[in-house]
Amino acid sequence: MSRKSASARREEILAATIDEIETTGLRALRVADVAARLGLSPSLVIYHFQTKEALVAAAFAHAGENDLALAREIAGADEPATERLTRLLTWYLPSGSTRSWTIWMDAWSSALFDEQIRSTLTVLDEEWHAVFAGVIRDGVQAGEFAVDGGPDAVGDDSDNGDPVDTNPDEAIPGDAVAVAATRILAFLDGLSVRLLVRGGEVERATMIGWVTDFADSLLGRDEA
Amino acid sequence: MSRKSASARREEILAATIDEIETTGLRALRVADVAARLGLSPSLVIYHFQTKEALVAAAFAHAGENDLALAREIAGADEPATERLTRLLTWYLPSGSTRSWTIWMDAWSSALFDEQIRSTLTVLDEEWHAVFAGVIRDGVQAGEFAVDGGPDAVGDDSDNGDPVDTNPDEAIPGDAVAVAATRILAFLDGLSVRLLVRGGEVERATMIGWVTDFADSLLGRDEA
DNA sequence: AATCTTACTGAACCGCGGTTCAGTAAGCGA
DNA sequence: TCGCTTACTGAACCGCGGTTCAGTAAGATT
Repeated sequence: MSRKSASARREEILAATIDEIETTGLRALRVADVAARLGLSPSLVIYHFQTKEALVAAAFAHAGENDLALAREIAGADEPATERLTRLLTWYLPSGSTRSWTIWMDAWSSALFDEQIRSTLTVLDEEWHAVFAGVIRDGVQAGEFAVDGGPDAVGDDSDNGDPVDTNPDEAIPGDAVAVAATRILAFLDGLSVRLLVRGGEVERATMIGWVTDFADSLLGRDEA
Repeated sequence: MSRKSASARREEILAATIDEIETTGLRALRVADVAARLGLSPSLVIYHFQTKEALVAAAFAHAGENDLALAREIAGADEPATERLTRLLTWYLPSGSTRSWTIWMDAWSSALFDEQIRSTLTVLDEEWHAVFAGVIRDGVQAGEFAVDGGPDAVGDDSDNGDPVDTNPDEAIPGDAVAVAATRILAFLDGLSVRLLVRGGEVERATMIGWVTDFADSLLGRDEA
């Protein structure tokens, strides 16, 4: 019966929702279960979020910000960029521990038919991109990485309306750092899906090696 | 009122189900809609497949086999391996045309909590892997590619129980060809997700360039 | 033509679960 | 102490949609 402030309760409910999606999947998500997890009535959940749909959308955003906060912590550490990058790569891939991952499979499929969620994911992705790009840029300035515009665009040198972009934080091809970050993130996502869907077919440790190689080749560090 | 053989009707229904999932998403899939799409009664759908769940599982398998059939066609063409590989890469990435893609977002998220679907996806993935590995192996034998065991595993040279595997069709690290195929597939999946979820943030053509570069570096072809 | 199999329908069933709403009480300010 | 705001509940509502089932007729088989 303990009354809490609206914001505190909302946060509780969001956390419970994320846990629920994480363990049973979005498909099986019921507001009643979320409420039961906190010993509350289903009506309260609807009271704070007006609809289940809104609850889910908020939960995705909340989960995303949680992960980002940890990522920024790693990215902002007082260490050489090489090490920070490695730690980011390692932490990004799904493991038993920290980062919730299965929720993003649901988020992706939801985003395809829900404009709200799509834009949420877009924002989150841009922030992720900024985190990676920041570390890479640090490494370039420290002389750890050598990023050349190299073999970026292969076949589409024709119709790029704005060849140069002034803002280095956005995922615009043309900025070599940004491109490297995007490619690394894509590879990470692809590997993560495999890890989740195909179980232990390929060892997580092996995958970490693969991304590291990939990053090395993109960032001009000699492999092997 | 036209009666059809059970197998023909089943196939029709599966195709309709795939279309429906593709356009409205698994979340919103209703058996009534599938039936309506063919001008049939919902009961008939349940008559052929006993449950909606089974229908969806069958639809995933069917969609997967469709895509694979086309992939095998490309892979088996009478062309140099380099060209076949490029065409595979290009065709794999989601585009307006052929290959259905959004359905796989739903398939992935479903697989996380459905053993049946998970094993279906596992089988499909193994077949995809075999297709890519086959083309790569052709290229190696023809001298187009130079695959060395190179920088495969970076940090886990310690605990590989079975260092050598005899079957070259499986995704076992240790076989350099198989490893290359797995890495390429992972990158393709990651790029595809971005293309679908983030819309036209990065051009499809640009991504094709990225995968090509990646494949080139894995297959020992000099870039740029 | 008679019969048997089987694809197919219509209508009803029914449980599930999100949402509503009238009412309760906990905290807080005066 | 009174009263006002507001977090919170319980029960009922209700529409949606998967599934059931008894019945129909199309096509094959003889």
